[in-house]
Amino acid sequence: MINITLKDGTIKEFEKGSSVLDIAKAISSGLARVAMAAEVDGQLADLRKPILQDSSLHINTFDDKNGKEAFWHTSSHILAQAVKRLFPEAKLAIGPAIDNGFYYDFDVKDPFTPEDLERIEEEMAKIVKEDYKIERFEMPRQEAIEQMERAGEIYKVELIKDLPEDAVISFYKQDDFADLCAGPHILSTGKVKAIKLLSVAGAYWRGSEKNKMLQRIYGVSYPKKSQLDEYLERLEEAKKRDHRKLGKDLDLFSILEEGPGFPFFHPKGMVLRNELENYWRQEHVKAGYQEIKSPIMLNKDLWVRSGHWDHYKENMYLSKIDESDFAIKPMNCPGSMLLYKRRIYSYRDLPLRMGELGLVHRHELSGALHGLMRVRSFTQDDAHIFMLPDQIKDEIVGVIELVDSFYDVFGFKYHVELSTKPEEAMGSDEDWDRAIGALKEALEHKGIDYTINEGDGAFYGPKIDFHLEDSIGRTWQCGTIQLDFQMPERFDLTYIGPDGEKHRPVMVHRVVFGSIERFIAILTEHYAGAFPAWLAPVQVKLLAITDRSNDYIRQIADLFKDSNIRAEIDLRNEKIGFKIREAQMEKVPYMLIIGDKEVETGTVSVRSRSKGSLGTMKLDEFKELLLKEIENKDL
RNA sequence: GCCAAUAUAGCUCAGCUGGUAGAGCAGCAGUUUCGUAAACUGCAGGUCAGGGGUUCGAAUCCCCUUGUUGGCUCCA
Repeated sequence: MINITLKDGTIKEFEKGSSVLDIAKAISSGLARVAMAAEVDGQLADLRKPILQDSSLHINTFDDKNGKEAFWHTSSHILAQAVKRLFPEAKLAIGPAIDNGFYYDFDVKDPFTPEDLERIEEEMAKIVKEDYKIERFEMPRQEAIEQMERAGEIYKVELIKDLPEDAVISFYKQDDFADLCAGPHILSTGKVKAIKLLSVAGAYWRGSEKNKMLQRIYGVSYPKKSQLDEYLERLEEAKKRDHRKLGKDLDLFSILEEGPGFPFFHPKGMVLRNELENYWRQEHVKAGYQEIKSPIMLNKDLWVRSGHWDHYKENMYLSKIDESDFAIKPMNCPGSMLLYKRRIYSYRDLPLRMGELGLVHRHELSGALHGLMRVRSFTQDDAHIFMLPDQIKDEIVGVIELVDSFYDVFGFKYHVELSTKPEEAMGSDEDWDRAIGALKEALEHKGIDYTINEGDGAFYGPKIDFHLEDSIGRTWQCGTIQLDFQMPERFDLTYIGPDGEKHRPVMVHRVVFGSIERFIAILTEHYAGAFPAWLAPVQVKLLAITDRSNDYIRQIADLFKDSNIRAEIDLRNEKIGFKIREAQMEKVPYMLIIGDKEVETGTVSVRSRSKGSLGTMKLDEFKELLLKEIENKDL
């Protein structure tokens, strides 16, 4: 007998060799029904796994990450089986679970059409209905290779050959379909009640553009139809919030054929932008930053010196002036370096914080462009901090606090990642270790949880990334802090220490918004276009009931203008319901409805975009209320 | 850049298997002066992304280019 410690801490005795499923059944048949995967002593395990010794056991359902993965992984096998039934010549590549569903890559002669997708979905429904039991079996390496070769599954052969010599080669089989797979899988195909195939796309084998492009089918599935419907509704909601749609509807920005990836900002989009930049400047002055502006175009020598010519040339726009090569800046740092070098600094001058709202241009692949999220020219709210080595921790802590205060204002939650040395990097391992150590120290000092992203750092140093979470749970990378021991070296930056000698300062690059353009896109989707009053392009709309109130309305508009309130007036010959509807669709925070009553009593009838009618107020009373809301940046 | 889909009026979209474009909203003109999410009537608006081809005839079929969308890759 063996002792099994369950999630709630109870210990139960089971026969040695009992499977996870046996144990689940013994606990309750309900649990066994919803069990999808398990963790045995913290290790992911299949329900079929026999347990041979005392262990701790967590049974995972669809509500757990592991359970979802097993469920979606099984769904991808159902997809593969369906494709094999309909397209026997299709070769199978890989088919994992992903964050929101699953995919499977196939090598087929002709790409799948939307009609094919429908047929495949129908075939999958059949496989579900037929409710095949899913069985696991193992095969010796050589035998597995031979069998896959016979079947013409060249990708599977490659996968097996890449597994370590001593790896257990397992397969999962349902009906006559077996697929190489480490598992875990759920018990039968019948549990996958609701399936939706979402899209087909080309995807390179093993993610490398040197390899053949395969056809990838994406899908989602749920144990219940209602859950699938809910998910599809969420997709619809995300679509409604899409900043590209709202940007058009709210007249914020556009991207024209004449400038792919180069956005135009409309007057209303500029209000948003300017508010963000004003706030940024205000907070950065408070935090002890100076502001600079470096040129957009600088000569080749500079980019060679900074290392960009070697490491970033593919992404740079190049040009010539007279006979010399120039480049449009893809980053602001080299310009900052030059400004640091304009004079000699004492150790007493450090840390020196130089901020720059810098417009950078980067050549992005045409297929990568996406609204304001992925563009070819954008403004980074950049800053470079030059400091003494023993100031690193305090400065990084300072930036972390600044970033935190910004995200709080917008109501974002966030998580933090630490990225380490990439393959193509400048500098020694020792420098990198030192830099990574400093970043870790700062994070730990602030008690911030973080995950490590191996090999994802910039070519000049490791970085801390801030991934913020929007109101519908998606995450976006915005702020980043990058430590850089390289640039000061390359530009021979120095300061004079207490000993009268020259020393090398340390530098960080950091952004809070990341890119103003991207941040505006994220804000638009986060607020679904209903910006808080301080950001709203129009803060209040004055709606006339009849033209007898026009003069009074114009007076109010002037008064608001003097108080820096962004007001619009609507004196058109339309019914009040019509004007309200329009203002509501423009997502203006406040509407003032003004007719004879208001004119007589010097009041306004206030309607809030979110709360509806707020009743009648004295004009000054409303003005104070709005000004306070703007001042406080209320959400 | 690669794979696929796609491009019709300012916006959202019709236009079946080829027979030289249509709606709603927005715009403009007039009527209506009206109290919390759409008043009424009329008018105007498009070289059907651009170029080439097939055809008696192309928005519709084919090819190329460009943009966009979903992915891959890359990234703020």
